[in-house]
Amino acid sequence: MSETKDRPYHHGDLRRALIDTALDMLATDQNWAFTLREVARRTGVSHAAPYKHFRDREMLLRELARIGFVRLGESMTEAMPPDMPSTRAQFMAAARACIGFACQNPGLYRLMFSSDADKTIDPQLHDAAMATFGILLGLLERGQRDGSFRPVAVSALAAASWAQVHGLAMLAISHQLLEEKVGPAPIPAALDVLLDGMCHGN
Amino acid sequence: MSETKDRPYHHGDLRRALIDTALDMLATDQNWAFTLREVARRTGVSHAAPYKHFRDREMLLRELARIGFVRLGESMTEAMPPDMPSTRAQFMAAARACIGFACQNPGLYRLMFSSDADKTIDPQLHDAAMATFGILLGLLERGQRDGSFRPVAVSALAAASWAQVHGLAMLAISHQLLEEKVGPAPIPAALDVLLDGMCHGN
DNA sequence: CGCATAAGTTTCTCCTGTAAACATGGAGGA
DNA sequence: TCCTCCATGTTTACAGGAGAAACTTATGCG
Repeated sequence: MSETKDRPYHHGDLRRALIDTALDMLATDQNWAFTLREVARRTGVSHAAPYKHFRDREMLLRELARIGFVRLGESMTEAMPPDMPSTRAQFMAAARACIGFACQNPGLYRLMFSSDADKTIDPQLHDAAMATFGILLGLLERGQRDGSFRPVAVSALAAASWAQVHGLAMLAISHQLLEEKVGPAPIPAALDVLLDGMCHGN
Repeated sequence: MSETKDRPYHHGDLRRALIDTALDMLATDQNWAFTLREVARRTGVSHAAPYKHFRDREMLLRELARIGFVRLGESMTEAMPPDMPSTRAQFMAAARACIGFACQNPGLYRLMFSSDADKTIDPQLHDAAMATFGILLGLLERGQRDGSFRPVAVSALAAASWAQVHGLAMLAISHQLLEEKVGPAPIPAALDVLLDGMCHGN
């Protein structure tokens, strides 16, 4: 009972600890210098320990991306409670949530859409990405049913809004939305333009 | 006069050769395993030679990104000759050119918008990016003058269309525009939705 | 108990970026 | 013409990362 929590040799749940450390790094480090050894170091284990839980670096990255999609989905769902005034308002809230998520986790967001995390290989990652995308699809379908959105193919609306939100997020975390280019409040401005194309009349 | 062209020791224009090799690699390699030593190897020089022309890896990357912006601008300009039927058609052509450029140079396009190529540090890179962005701005302003686009703040149109095109390009090169998600022809579909928001009436 | 095994550690090889020291050959002045 | 300087190469060296292999520990199960 000497050092109950210092170093029990067997960490208990190293896998989780490594993931947490890595997520911290991805939220903090803008510079994408993601090193497996650095993760191990910050977690307080030897540099080979992670290999007992992840076949290689890529596998850890994919798991991180998967968690990223899950969390992004949670953020978006939380941001648009069903009692909101309009579907359009829900859309705006979800879009802002997505972009906010990207800005608060730039490294993670980049990872989620990088080729490092190849979704064609990992079915779990693919499913997570699809589930998050499904939130958007559901919102659009609801909006079409209640007449908020134009009755064009829902896949067209999905492609447009997904690209718009993703594009804004990527540009934002790359610090490319400079005022000299796109004015002082580019995100709501851009979303408004898009919504004008998606909504009826007005 | 033994080996006139094999190895003149002094390469002549190694800087250019390195850049060309690197551009090839960025067009070919999807996997973003961009190694300075590999560039040197493929160019046929020692791994330290590049350091005579670029202070470090980042400096080469920034130069590549700069060239990328120049070429992207050229592609877009070529794609929209001034005698096109409508400004809307010009916009579509420029957008397709941008996305096509990304698909043909995925590594380069990623690099251009990665944090590795920090535009806040390199004024030349910043200028090149601004110039390319200026093509879009010019098109939008022309479209507003001739009544094709709504007379809202041009920065709003710029933010929306830039985000849309960039988003589509990023999703395309990440192989995320799967038919199960966004239908068979997501790019024109998405651009149409956006244009409906940017154009008058109809 | 005693041992099989999961979970850590050390050690090793190969690769990368980068610095320093050395080599070469072409251009400009004596 | 020749010598010397210097830009542009090469070799060598070192630190740090990915990952494999061999070794160690402690833990759960008979």
